[in-house]
Amino acid sequence: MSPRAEQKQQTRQALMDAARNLMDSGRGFGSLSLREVSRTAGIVPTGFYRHFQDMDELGLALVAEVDATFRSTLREVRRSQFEMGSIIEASTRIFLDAVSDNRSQFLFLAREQYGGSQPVRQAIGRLRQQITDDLAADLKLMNRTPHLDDAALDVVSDLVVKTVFATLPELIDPPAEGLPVHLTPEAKMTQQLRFIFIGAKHWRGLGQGRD
Amino acid sequence: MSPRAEQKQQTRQALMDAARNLMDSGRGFGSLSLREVSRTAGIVPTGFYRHFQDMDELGLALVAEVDATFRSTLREVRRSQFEMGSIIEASTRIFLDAVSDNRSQFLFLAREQYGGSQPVRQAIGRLRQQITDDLAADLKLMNRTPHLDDAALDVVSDLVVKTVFATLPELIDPPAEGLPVHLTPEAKMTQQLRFIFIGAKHWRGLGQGRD
DNA sequence: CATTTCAGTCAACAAGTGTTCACTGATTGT
DNA sequence: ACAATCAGTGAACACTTGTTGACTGAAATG
Repeated sequence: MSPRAEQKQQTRQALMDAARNLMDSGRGFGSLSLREVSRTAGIVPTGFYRHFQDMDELGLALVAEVDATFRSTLREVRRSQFEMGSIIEASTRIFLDAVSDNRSQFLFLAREQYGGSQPVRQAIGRLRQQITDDLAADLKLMNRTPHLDDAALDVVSDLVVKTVFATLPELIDPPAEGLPVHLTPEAKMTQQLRFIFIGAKHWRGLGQGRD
Repeated sequence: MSPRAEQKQQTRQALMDAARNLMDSGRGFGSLSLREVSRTAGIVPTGFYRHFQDMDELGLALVAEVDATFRSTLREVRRSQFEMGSIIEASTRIFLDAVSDNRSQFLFLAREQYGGSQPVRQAIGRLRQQITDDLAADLKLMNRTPHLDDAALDVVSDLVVKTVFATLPELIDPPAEGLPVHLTPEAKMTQQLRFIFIGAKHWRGLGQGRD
């Protein structure tokens, strides 16, 4: 790539980093100002327009960014399934490592999944739906719960993805060291996913008894 | 109550309504301005200070408000458990009705649970923790899963509350009528909670087989 | 080498922001 | 009846905001 274009992408990345970092202190993306982000990135406000038309477009770029790292992580998770041991435990550890390694990206995802502007929220919604569909396809292929029809597997996948997304904030905020081992984020998330999959395995259709 | 104090509370309520209504178009609470909220409530900016010291204090009042309606709903849910039929299904219907009847309150809760300012987020965190603890206490009393120790029940409760909170956005956004019955928010949420409780019922401790 | 391209700068604007202070006037308690 | 309280007003402040247009100067192109 030409030195010019390289420098430009570097500044673009600085803008994205600036926005994510400004959210570290609890602010929502929607409350960041264009000038503030530009200032933090080290350029003048007008320079912002060389990269994004407005803040919404920056937001969409941030969604695309976390989308890429998320999918890359899921590929790694899928690769690990051919090895031995507990699939859930291994998947959880890989995922948690990815969250630690890209903290601010997942912080943006967690914060804006229901709080962001309409375009951002819709983009995150699509990202989440694709992940859900992928998981459902995987579950159908694995065929470990043959008594569940496709519709039921869709609902299970939705629940799993919902759980993972809703757990993100706990994984990102200061881990609060020194609490009982059985409440480590990793252990808790693993056990919760187990509850779901055990429930799927033992599901026998409606009317299998009282709740 | 004296007519004066009554009028004051009416204005205070107008401010809270204004803030919630302004969030209807997708905005986060943190992006609302004091002047904007006052204008929508029909008073002059300086009048705001007669009710709240700043926007954060308004946010905390909104948390307290939704806290009250949430708890009132849970009392109704708990009352319904002594009747016949599926507990989960009945509870879900009561909860969904409460969400419809107080749409903007739960919209605030859903949006700000991870997006709000630090004081607001912490207040919502406490609200959620209390609900989780109450549920755990109920589960221990019911004693329907005697093979689960207290710690495990805490984890189940956390998962249930996490699922309910994470489902809120789907319940609030336009229900998108005319989609297959098995994907109605009520049916989906009911089935997902069932998966969790079936998982809890069949949990036999670690090492009960592959995931 | 001459010319074009374009990432980033600088100055200026109209508009909106939070907060201050002194005020008004109906509702209060005496 | 009188004085005090206090919810809401109005003007003014210093400041930040998004967006404009004309600019500079190094890199890219020919």
